[in-house]
Amino acid sequence: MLEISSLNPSQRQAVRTHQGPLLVLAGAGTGKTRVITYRMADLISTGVEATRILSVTFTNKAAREMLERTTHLLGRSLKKRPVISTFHSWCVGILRQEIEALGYPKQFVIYDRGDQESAARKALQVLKMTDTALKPGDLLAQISRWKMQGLPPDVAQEVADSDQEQLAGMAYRRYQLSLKASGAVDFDDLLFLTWQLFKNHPEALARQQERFDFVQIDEYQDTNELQFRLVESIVRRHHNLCVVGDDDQSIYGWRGAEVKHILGFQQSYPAAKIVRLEDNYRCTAPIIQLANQLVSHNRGRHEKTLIAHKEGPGATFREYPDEQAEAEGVVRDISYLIHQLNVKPCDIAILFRTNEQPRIFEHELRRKQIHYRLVGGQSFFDRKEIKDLQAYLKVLVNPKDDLSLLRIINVPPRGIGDATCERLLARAVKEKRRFWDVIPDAAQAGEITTKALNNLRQFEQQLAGVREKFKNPSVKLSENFTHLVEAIGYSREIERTYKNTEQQEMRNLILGEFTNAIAQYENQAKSPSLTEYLDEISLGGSDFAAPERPDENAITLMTLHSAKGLEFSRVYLVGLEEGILPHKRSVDEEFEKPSSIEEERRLCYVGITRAKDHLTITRPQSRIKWGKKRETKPSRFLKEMITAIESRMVVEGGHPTSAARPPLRSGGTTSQPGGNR
DNA sequence: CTGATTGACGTTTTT
DNA sequence: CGTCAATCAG
Repeated sequence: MLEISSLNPSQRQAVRTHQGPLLVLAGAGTGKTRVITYRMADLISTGVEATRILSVTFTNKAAREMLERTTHLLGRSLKKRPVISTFHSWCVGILRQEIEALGYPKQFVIYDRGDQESAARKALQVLKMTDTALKPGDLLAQISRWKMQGLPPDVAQEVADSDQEQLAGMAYRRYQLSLKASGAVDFDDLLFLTWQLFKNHPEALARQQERFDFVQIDEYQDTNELQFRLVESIVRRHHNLCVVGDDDQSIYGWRGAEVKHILGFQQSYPAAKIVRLEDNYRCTAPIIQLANQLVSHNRGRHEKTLIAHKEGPGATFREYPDEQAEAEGVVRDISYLIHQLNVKPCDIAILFRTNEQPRIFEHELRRKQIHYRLVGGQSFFDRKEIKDLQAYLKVLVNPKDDLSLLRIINVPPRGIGDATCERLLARAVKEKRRFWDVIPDAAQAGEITTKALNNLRQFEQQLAGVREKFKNPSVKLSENFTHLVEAIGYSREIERTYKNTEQQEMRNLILGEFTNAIAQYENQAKSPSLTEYLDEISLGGSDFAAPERPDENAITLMTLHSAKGLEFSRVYLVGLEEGILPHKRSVDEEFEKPSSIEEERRLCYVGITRAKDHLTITRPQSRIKWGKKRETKPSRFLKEMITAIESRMVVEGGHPTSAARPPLRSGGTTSQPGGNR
């Protein structure tokens, strides 16, 4: 018998034994994920075969943790494992089996954001639309929106109403064709193509329907249209679907997530049973009060009020003259906690809205020699070296991937210049053929020099040789990778390019880290393959990507979005000002789309409810932007919480380094009086 | 083909 | 104030 302390007996009964659709509507810190984990363990211990259960989590990290906890609950005797993955990983698994039915090559690669952007740019170029108002970024956003609605290019073109959308429709068509020809799928395609597969190939859908008797979904409030349909398809047979979520924590509306799926669960599944969890075991009472008060300003939500079960200190609010002082103040505070109060650094987090905010905090932390880890910031994969070698790997796996090929065809320089590439590319586009295939014709037509031709041939052979090596299953991936790096002379290139030894060492270090990452993946994976490794890193995350050393001595810096589902003893929520939180973009569209402010409010709510014991909210009174200093307005969310803050104001005074400021009074200490809008 | 210089420009979040 | 792309001189 597994106990879940946060459930009363009838709730526990429902969660454990209910068959058919079940909605667990649970506030922050009420043990949502635990419900799913326990239910899964319960199902298995009552005789359901583990492999018949599919659990969908929001991140790969969450999936791994859930698997660990499940096996732990069951006493590690699991021979067969349940399937626990994100929507995207689950779809990759299906597509790796079935994608040929859609006319894609089996060895497809997944394009990351950078690749997508190049592909979008190329599509616009080919259509000679580079001078139109449609920029690659906008195009990608539009394509994404269409895909999330399940619309293929031809249908999208039909429904496009504005001129802008007409153009985007044409570019979408082009973009999709070129990806397909390259044997590449973008991120949205993972869901989109799986949906297409289910729709057009009933036998493939049937195979997936047969696989699972129970389906569970965590963070259901962030489900988008396509995910909703995929789920609906897969459980059609039995409706054994358990979803868990909190409409107040829906923060991915911009990515197509629709709260209506969780709000309307009962309409979709009339037999649904609903369990409500409102007992919060994470945060102290004052923090809960703050959260409740804030989120009560939102309309269109399931009415619920979190009940706190823990007394303790509460929220602190601090204002600083500018963002520099804010960073100094927060870091000084943290330093005091760590060095004087022996607080474990890993219990501390700084949360912020945008990715440019942490810079200044990082600087201060380094100055004070406090270890930190910055979550999210794609830094590792943005390194040129990583991108280059990743492109090599992609080309090795999928020879059709011209985009990646073009990235590395002359890296390191091997005498295949821009001119040669451009001519070949022009011909390839014109004749709708692959880059490699047009070489003989181009040579014959005298479009490329004999020297370039020789270099191309040589490179082709080199690639073929390396590809052959990678096919040998008895040789380790990491060894082959080292081989590749040597074969192309990448280290020599680093030495040549960077004169100073410091730079050289750093770049080589990155290279080494990449090798380590591959080795680490190899050790963990059941049947390691280059394809799977590339999938893993494209799907963002997993530890194989950037070997993240778990560091007890590091505090955490991350965006509010990345913080979802996590908790920390002490949280610093910084930059509470109009334009940041709520973000300017949402403020601007407030008029025509009030829901955008509500999402910002939920974001703030998520931030607050990450704090278990201490919450510190801060705001700079001014901020330097584009060279000039500007006064900031306190966030409207502060005013909405103000009575709660005032009654619980705690200034952590006493320590000599504290730069505590007087509490915020109505109207604040800035000269901005209330009536702003 | 590299490395330095200039100019434009910037408005969010990520599986 | 930074970043990044385009541009140019060597």
